[in-house]
Amino acid sequence: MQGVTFTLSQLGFHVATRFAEAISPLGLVPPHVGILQIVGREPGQSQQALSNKLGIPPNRLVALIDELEARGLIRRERPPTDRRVFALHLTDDGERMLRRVRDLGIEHEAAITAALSDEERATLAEQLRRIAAEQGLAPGVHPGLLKLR
Amino acid sequence: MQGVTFTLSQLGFHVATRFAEAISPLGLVPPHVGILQIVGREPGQSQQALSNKLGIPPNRLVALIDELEARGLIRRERPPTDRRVFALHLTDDGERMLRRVRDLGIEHEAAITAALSDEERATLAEQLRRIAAEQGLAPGVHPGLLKLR
DNA sequence: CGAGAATCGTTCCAGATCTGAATGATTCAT
DNA sequence: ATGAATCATTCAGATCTGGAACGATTCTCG
Repeated sequence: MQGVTFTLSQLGFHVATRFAEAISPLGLVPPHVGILQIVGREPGQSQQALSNKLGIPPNRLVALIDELEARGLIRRERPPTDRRVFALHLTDDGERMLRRVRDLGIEHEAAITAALSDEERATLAEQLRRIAAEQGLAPGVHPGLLKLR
Repeated sequence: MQGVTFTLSQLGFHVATRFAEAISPLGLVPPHVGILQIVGREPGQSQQALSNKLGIPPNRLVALIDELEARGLIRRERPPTDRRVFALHLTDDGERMLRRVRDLGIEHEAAITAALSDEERATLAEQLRRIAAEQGLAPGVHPGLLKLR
């Protein structure tokens, strides 16, 4: 009756919603996680750089980073070389939080794909990645991050 | 690097966005399409029934149906048996519009799954449907319909 | 038959959210 | 050295959202 696309979009939303629920007890929303991930992978970035990579407008990043900073998960640092920007770093608490989030992600992954065998899971992952690549989606960038809460 | 879930959510959003773009020249947004589909499949439904099936709150349906009615695609009819409700029907223009939307959907489907062979497409569809069923998602109901514009 | 509860579509309003332009501090170009 | 550009931030207008409330109608059940 209906093809791949509808189910894809339906499942995508479901998955994102469930993940948002999973991290909610940590007091985080999906954009927070995106920030933690990217800063964790590549510390010292400016908010501008984050804005590009996450597709979140700079003025919204301000509030999100304010929150993470207030909770002691992230640190703003003025580099002496360019005092306009903030270099962002994870605090030790931030690193710990990122690990917890990743663990949740692994559980989440298992819960979502519970209906599949290991083999199926692998081919599914491969096919989805192939589609994503062909559609010009960069890995790690989630354009819809903002719409989820 | 990252598993199924992230790509799933990323692709789901992408697919939904592209579809929204595809129907935009028709002057429709995704919730409009949901309404046309359901009324087309089962005419005479009340707005309340639609609300349940689409997960759109009744007060928002009002505006959406107003728009479709103003464009002559849908018709509100007071059944003599219960004059509280509106029975919804597609007009002839509405039927035509629904056909156009379905054609667009087929094109869209092909564009999204261009990276896959016919076989792959079939197994992908089957696996996604299996996951959706296991996750308790009803076919044809898109809970995130509202977040897209 | 009749009074109160329930249903349906609709309106209204307060709060959240988004967008785009503007600001102040700093750095770059030339 | 002056004007343009960059970065983080703020601000204000517009939009969106969700919940409560409303009027009309129908149902329940004594």
